[in-house]
Amino acid sequence: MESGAVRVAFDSSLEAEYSAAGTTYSKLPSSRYRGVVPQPNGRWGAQIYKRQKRVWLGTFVDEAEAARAYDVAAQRFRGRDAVTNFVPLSAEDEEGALALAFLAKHSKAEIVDMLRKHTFLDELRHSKRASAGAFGVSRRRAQSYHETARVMLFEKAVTPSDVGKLNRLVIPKQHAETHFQFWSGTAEGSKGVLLNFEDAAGKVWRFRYSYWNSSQSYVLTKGWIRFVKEKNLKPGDVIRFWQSTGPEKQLYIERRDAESPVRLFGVNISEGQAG
DNA sequence: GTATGTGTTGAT
DNA sequence: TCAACACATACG
Repeated sequence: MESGAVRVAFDSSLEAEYSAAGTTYSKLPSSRYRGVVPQPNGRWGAQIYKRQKRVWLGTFVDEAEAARAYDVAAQRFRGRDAVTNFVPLSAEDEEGALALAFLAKHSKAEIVDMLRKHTFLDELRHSKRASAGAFGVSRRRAQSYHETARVMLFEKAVTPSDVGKLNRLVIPKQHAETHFQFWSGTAEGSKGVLLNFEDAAGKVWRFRYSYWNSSQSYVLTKGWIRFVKEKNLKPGDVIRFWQSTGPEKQLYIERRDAESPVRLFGVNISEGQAG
């Protein structure tokens, strides 16, 4: 897709065109997202209609961020049958249930206000901390996954030996040295390092990441077989590795399903918006 | 001055 | 209900 650099250049050319003549307008790029409209300065507005009236949800630098704002409003305004840009919240999972509860206990006006001020995620986080305490849920768990911005690092179709009895997954060298570089130093020449990976359900898996001199390979060992069994991984299945974009650098692992969903409160992922 | 958000209209 | 377009006005 487009790189950030390309997008910025594109936007600034538009901006120049707009500001130069003051009243000379040119065609603005449409958004591929519902509820998102372009702004003359290259940013994106979000809006939703209710009772023949437009409700303005604010302006955003990121097109996808505007789309997520729309999704939040849509789900608050229209409930279960809201049409959304990304995967809608579900009461089936804990994260979704908490978010839905959060939506329900605030008025439409309050939600809109949060969106316009860009404080929605923060407020949701605070609310989650509170309910995590009340329900005895671990805070670590409550804050992970859904509202965390992530980028995909790489994926691999597992081989028969990856899912056999060897209790190891080979990380293609190129990917290991590109994405696990930070830990490679530790992995190489020593006993490796224990890394935590979180799966889509929020469960944390701990694997040893190390370098095998004998085969010149980077591998995940210790603990890997449990993941294979629980996920019922078969040869050819594709697993994906992700990492949060924040300072924590949390790692994620998940099997690629039929359609890997884009998370509502995560940054867009499957459409290549990384960095 | 620029950024934001409204007035308005035609399409779906 | 929706987005495109033009533009008024809020804002720093």
